[in-house]
Amino acid sequence: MPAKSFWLMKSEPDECSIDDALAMPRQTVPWFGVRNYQARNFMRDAMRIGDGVLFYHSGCAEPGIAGIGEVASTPYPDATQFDPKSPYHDAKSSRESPRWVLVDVRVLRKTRYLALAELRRHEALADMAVLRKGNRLSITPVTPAEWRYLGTLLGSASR
DNA sequence: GCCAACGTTGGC
DNA sequence: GCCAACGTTGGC
Repeated sequence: MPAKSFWLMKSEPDECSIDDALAMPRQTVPWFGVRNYQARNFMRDAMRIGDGVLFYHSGCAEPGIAGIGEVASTPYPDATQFDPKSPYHDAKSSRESPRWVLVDVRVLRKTRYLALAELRRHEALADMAVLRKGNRLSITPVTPAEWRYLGTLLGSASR
């Protein structure tokens, strides 16, 4: 069995907050709406069930890490791409050959809110992909060292 | 609302 | 294959 990987996944709380995710059956949400190939490829090619996930709130007054979860499914097509009424509709995609896939993410627990501004103050996290200038990727890899360090910051086991 | 960063599109 | 124009992301 390959080693577990770790990911930071951005969600706009207006669309799906950590509380919204916790309110879902089995605290699990399909990570719909990703329309960037690099982020899609992480879900399609690199993620494995059980990988660690930092649930991150973006596009809001105070962005930051809101909880910890895990990858809970293998990749499958994002249904919103086929829905003409969805903002994520993609007319160039087809059911025969879907362009966009997603994974399910299961929230394990809400953490204390670790704001982006605080993340930036930790030297140990200086190389985190999400902190890089101009970063726009909605899914970024987290190194095991960063994951462990964040585990101590968030006051929990960092399994 | 501003704007830097950067991905995508399409003409050539 | 290049690259300018354009659109989007997302922090501030």
